[in-house]
Amino acid sequence: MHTSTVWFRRDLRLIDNPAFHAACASGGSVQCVYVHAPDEEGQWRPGAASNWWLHHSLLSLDASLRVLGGGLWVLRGDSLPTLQHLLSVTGGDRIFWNRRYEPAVMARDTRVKQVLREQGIEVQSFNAALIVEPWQVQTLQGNPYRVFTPFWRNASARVTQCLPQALPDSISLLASARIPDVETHTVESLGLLPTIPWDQDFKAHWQPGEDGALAQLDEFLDAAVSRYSRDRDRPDCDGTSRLSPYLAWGNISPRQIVAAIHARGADDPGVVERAAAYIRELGWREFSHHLLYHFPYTVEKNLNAAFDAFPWLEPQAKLLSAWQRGKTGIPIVDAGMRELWQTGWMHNRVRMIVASLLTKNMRCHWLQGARWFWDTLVDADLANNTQGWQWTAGTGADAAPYFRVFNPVLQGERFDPEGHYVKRYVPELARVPTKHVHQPWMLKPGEQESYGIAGSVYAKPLIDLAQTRAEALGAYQASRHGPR
DNA sequence: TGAAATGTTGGGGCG
DNA sequence: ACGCCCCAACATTTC
Repeated sequence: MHTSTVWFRRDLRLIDNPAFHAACASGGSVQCVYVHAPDEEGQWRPGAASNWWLHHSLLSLDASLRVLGGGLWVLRGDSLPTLQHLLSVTGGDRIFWNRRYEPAVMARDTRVKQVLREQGIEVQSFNAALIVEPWQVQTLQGNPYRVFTPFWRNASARVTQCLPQALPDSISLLASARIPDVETHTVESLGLLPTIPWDQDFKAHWQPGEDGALAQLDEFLDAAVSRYSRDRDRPDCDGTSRLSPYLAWGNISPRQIVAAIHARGADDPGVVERAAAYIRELGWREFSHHLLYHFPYTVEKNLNAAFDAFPWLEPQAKLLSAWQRGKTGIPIVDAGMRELWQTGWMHNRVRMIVASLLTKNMRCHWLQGARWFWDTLVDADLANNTQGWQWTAGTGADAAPYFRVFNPVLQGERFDPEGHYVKRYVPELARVPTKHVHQPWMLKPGEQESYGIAGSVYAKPLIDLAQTRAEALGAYQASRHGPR
């Protein structure tokens, strides 16, 4: 009687989970394990918000496994020796997992795979996270893509082939048990939750785990998907999928999402067409993983080396912390940063606006922003985060040119025209009339007084948009032409 | 998946 | 009727 081990990582679901499916299909009993080894992810170990999501996802996975007669084996320690010990104790001779694409994790997985195979253990890895794995598409010259449009022209052909696996027919799970000579762990004992209760709003906004993912997908398909192309840029509307953290943790797969859209299309053919703009966003996620795999150095270095000479400024601690905590005095920027701090998530349009402010007006290195997002986002994903920041900073693939500086006032007026989003997260502005809600500093002093913002940072922002924009463009010019 | 500066055009008021 | 100016509305260029 075989025992097959499934090593769960960022694939915390049971449906359309190829490693779990293969283990169930291989006969014998299935042992589901999570090994907590954050050090192995180096600089990019999960941050505080991610750990919150991870905690609840693990609980949810454990509960689902218990319903099926098993449970999640929770271990802690270096992955290789921990897995070796587990397999030796339980007599397991095959192990399955789903692939990850972060450079540090790939290096670890390669080594784990090699050593276990040398010991005679059957090891198989699978694709659970992507529609197109990074090596499955290339340019006609045989190179990786650096531009989104040709990448997606090629890769999107596979969208129609998305066939997620259902829950396996036959599941025979090993209940989790104490392992000799190993410290006992539960999800709780991993210490993933905050010690001070800053996660109140997180609980109100999110239900981490597979059940939550499926519920969120249903909600998206019932409502926002049909108006996605119109509302996705509107942070004042509930116009996005809000599936990003579920994707980041593998509570759901992109294949499942695409298949669900096509399934709805059987009843309502318009849905597929209206969802095209959303599927394109999934394409950006695929593109990010393609870039991360082929250019792993981009997690800390510019993809475009021409920017290596760019004169980023060392941020003043006060200004950086004002940006982080939403106290710059620029309404839509502060609203976004507070949304992030309070809920672990930020609307994508607003992410671009706050990132433009940091990298262009404040002229901070994009890594400063990437690290903050990494710690505070529940959907922190190394591929998306790296790509997103390099794109906005102008240092990345197919990037916004450096001189494309977002004006937060115009962006606010265009995408939050009534100021509802700004007022939700910046209550100081509650009484400011719509006309001035995105530039309250333009109100006359008497008006600032009567609307309750006199003497506040909203009467005099920490950043002069016009001046810093001009300075940033000057620095860009100077670095392009080199020192004289 | 910009914004601002600069250039062009065309309608309307006016002498 | 005509030229002139103003300026909104676009279009193009530049950063």
